Amino acid sequence: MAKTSQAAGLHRASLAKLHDLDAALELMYYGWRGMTLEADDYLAKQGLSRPHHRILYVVARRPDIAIGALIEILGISKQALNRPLNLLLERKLLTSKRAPEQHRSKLLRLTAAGQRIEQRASDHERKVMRQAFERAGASGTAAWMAVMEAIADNN
Amino acid sequence: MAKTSQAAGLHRASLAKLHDLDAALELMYYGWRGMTLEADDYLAKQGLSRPHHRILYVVARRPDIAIGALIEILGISKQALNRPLNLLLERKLLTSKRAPEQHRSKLLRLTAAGQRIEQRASDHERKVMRQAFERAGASGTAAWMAVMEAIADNN
DNA sequence: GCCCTCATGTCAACTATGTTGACTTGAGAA
DNA sequence: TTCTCAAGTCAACATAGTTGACATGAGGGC
Repeated sequence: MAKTSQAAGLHRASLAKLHDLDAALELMYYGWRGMTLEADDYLAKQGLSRPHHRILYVVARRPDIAIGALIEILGISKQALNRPLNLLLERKLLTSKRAPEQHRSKLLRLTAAGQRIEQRASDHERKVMRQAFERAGASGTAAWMAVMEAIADNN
Repeated sequence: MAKTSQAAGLHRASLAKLHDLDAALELMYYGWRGMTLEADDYLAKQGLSRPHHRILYVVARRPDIAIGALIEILGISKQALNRPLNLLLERKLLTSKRAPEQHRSKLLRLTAAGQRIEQRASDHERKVMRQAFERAGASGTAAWMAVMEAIADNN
């Protein structure tokens, strides 16, 4: 969990471009870095990290989600989910309860504390995006979204 | 190393949007995924992965780079660099030789085989970007770049 | 020649995030 | 009662990173 925000590799390296699209590859890399850097710092201060945030993010947007559905969305195994999920339950950032009729599955929900942390972490990321979109204007933002959708839906 | 390209979590999850910028956060996540998916599959078939590709990518663009400079650019410790770098040397995808006058540092260079693998892996990524840019046109591409630069340079 | 610095290399111990496989538990349904 | 299914748990492993400590080998200063 990066303490060393000033450490090497955090400035964008200036590499010769072998292909005209190399700049785009590097922008994807450094863009992800730029968006997540402050959020990860905040999470580290809470003793949490990106996998915890991903869980909180999804549960915030799918209250009463079952564990199996969460595994599906996150794309990890239940064993990999186990540790971070239990930590969030122990910390009382999440609650789990049996469904009223469907007792086979457990339903997850954020507590007030969990909502606060999820919101603050995501706010760091949204702040970065908001500033970039403000500079780009509405049409630039729409263009960015269109390009990103094409990239995301490639597979 | 993801074999299961059809596995869970690889389709974009449809989550309720709590904030208007949530779509942007998810596009960054799935965008990175979409760009790297095929390249990572290709690399896995070669017995390599993302860190190896990052080394090959940088050395391709900075022939005769010293180890210390590589560490700087990658932003990892020399101990972390050690394993993937030695694998690439053993596989003869990289060569290292002493500098003619500055014997203290070793200079890294890609072999022909290393160049081929670097190029093919990066080609998978560039292909995704090219297709997205073709749909967006020149002005959409420029707008995307401007937004990504603002995000990347946030820190 | 002797020592200091500096780049590199290596060993150990640790953390975090993921994997597969095997097994248990507990609730509902046939 | 038995079968199924969601969830939980344990072990072993792989990968990618961290710090700390120490070794090696080349140049430079004196």
